[in-house]
Amino acid sequence: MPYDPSAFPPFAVTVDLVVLTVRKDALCSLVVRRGEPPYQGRWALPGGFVRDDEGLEAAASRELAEETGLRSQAAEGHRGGAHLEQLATYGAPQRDPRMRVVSVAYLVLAPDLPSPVAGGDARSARWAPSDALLDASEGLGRDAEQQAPLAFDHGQILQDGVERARSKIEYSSLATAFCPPEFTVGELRRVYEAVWGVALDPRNFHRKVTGTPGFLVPTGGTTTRQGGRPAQLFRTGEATVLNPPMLRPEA
Amino acid sequence: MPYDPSAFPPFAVTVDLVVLTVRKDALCSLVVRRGEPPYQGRWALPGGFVRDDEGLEAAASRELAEETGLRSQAAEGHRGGAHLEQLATYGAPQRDPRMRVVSVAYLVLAPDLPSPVAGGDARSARWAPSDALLDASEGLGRDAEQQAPLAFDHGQILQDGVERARSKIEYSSLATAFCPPEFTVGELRRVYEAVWGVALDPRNFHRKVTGTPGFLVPTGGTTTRQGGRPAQLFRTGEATVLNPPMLRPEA
DNA sequence: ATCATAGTCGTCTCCCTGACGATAAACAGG
DNA sequence: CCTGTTTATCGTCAGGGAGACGACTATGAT
Repeated sequence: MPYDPSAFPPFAVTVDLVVLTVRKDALCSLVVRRGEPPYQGRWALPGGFVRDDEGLEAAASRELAEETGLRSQAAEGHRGGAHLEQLATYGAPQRDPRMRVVSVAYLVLAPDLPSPVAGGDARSARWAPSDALLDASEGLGRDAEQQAPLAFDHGQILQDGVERARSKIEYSSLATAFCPPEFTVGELRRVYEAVWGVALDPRNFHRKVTGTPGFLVPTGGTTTRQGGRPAQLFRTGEATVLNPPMLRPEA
Repeated sequence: MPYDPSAFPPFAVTVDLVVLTVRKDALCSLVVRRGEPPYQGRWALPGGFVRDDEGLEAAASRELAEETGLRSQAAEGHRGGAHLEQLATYGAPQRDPRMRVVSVAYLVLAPDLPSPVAGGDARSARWAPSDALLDASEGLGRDAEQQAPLAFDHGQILQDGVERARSKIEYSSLATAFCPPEFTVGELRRVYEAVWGVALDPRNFHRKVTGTPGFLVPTGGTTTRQGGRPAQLFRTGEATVLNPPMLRPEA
């Protein structure tokens, strides 16, 4: 089949962002309120069109900066920045009623931001607990406080992103992307507990993470305050894959 | 930012397929020879444009059938068909010199086909050992027999696909997608050995796979011939995730 | 019959894990 | 100052999975 420039249909290509953080011991996602139809007034994932001369990851990184002021650092070494990785691509023919849109979703793991949503444009954006958003998109538990489901297929995208995060912190050191540059073992444990939605034994967790080579590096700065006895401070080590992995408790 | 239909640049969207199988104890990929520029005469991954009214996975499935005659079965239950899943999306601005193309890559795991490449169109297609293709695309080991690297960024896509397959057979029952409907433990072990490129202890492997609940189901049909003593035949069980996982030996 | 080839069952040891007791170091109140 | 509360950290112990490897079994080839 010879090449014919008119033989392929034109698509719009967008990036959508699943931006996750841990706030108040709960896994939260960044959502923005849509200002125009379709789905006007509904919450949606942040995102936008990929520009003509722009790579996909560059577009995701740009959108992230526009919405949150966060610098992203793809893959290796998220020193000072959020972790960004490609999640999946969604292109059902009718997913956007206006036209044929293929959306490349990216997953961002960010530490809890001091300012609610800094640097974003004036449009309303907020952190929402991921499980509430997912319940809404699943059509579960309809009650007074119930949130409306996310626009488009963003409920599915969010679900895939959360699932990716849940499984990825098992065998990679990515959980530290949710933590500030220096953190305690207890803070890291609360990240795992929030993302997995389970309780972990503090003693076994401590033994596990401090015993995994390359995962945590003590900063020497040995104390901080979180409640009780002072805890050692750590940075993320060089290891990106955890061997042995952290095991999520069975169902 | 209000919606403006002229505000987004048009993209071509394609699917590319990483079709893997195990032949003669080696992991092989399906490649086709390009008939026209760019990269005329070079090997490339099979693929094509996504149609106007067609979902991404449907396009991948259609291309697979066109190239190989294989039926695909996404995700759950690959009874009689090959396993198909989305791999990643590639959209660097200059990856195709003709125009801006975003390609959604899919990974296919297929059993060894009796006919070399059945059902495909007349265009030359063949199975090539994955490591040779990857070496070529890495620019390694240039010698007389050296293969030319794959067209476009297909070397990278293939590498990502192989890596996905390698890690996925660790914690899922997908290795059986490389096997015929009924297979022996030894055949399954040779699949693992080919995909990982390592030797596994037959006794420990046997204990492991037969001891993992839901992985293998004896068909009763108890024997077959592969060389020595007759072996039990198995089908794939209901389990899709392996608990505990198969562990790939350390580096 | 003998050998080579594969398959299958057992054993032994090491290490990881989960369960859980105990101690340490801070703070809040009385 | 003493006591209770909270969080961090260290230790112990039993059970299970995994690697190393011996032993036996059932075929076909010579």
